[in-house]
Amino acid sequence: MPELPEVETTRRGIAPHIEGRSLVRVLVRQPQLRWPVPEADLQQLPPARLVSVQRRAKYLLLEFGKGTVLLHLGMSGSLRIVEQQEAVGRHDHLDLLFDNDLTLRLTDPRRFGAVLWLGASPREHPLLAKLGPEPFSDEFTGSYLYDRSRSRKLPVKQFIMDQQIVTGAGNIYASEALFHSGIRPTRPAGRISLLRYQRLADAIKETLSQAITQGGTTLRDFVGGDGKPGYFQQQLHVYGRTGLPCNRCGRPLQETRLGNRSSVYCSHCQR
DNA sequence: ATAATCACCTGCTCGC
DNA sequence: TGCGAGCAGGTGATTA
Repeated sequence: MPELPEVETTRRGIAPHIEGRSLVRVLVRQPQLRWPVPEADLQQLPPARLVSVQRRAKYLLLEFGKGTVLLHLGMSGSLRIVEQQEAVGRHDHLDLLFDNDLTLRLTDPRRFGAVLWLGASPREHPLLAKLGPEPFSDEFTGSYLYDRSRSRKLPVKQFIMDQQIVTGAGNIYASEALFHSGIRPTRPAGRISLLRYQRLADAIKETLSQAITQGGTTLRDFVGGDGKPGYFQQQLHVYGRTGLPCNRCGRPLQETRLGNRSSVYCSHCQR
C-alpha cells in the first residue's frame, strides 16, 4: 500500500490524536513481522510521553523521550487510531494504548512491515543511515540525479525507486513521474541528459506532493490514519492502465517488467 | 560497486 | 464451485 504519500497521509492522520499523550500500554499480538518485534524493549517504554511522530522516507518514527520506535508499513500495512472497544481483526499485530483512551493500531496482512526499537541517536540506525535525500529537500535536484546516475546502466525506473538515490517513490509514483517527464522507464539511468533529469526531479516532487494533497492513492483497502480513503487514484495516468489509451496521445499503454515490478508507459510519449 | 534474483506472507482475481 | 497460477503499494539478503 504505502509509498511516501500514503505514509505522510498516515502520519498526518494519527499525529494529532497521540502527540503529547502518554503511552500507557503496549500489546503485541503477532511478533513475527519482517523482523521479530522487540517486545521486551517496547514493554519497558510505558509510561512515556510521545514527543512527536516524524517521517523519514517511508518510515514513521515515534519519538519518545526514552528513545524512538520505528514503523514501516511494507506492502500491505496500515495504521489507524481506534477506540478501546474496537474489535480486533486477524491482522491487527500491534496496539499502542495512550492515556486519552485512544489506541494506535498496526494492521498488516502480509507482514512485510516492521516495528523496531531505536535507542538513542536513531538516525544512525543502519536502516536510516544510508537513505538518499527527501524528495522535497533542496538537495534533491535534476543535477543531483544526473551526477548520481553517471555510469549507471540499470533502468531509470529502478534507479529512482532506489531509496538510497531518493526516498519516497515506489512503483506507482515512479511510473507516474516518468510519464509526466516523458522518459521511458526502461532507459538506462546513465543515458539521460541533465535537462531531462531536471524535468524528472520536478515531476517526482510534483507527483508526490499532489498525492499527499489528495490523501494518497487508495488501492484495495488503504485508508489514512483518520480513516478516509485517498483520492489520487483518479489522477493516475499509467499505473494500472495497461492497454488503455494514453491520456495524452490516445495510443494504448504498454507494460513491461523491471526488477519484477510491472511498469506501464506510453511508447509514443515516453522515450 | 553494480545488477539481478530471491525471499518474506496473505489475499485476491483469473482461467480452466 | 473448486483449484492452481500469478499478481499486489517494499526492500534486505544473497549471488554473480
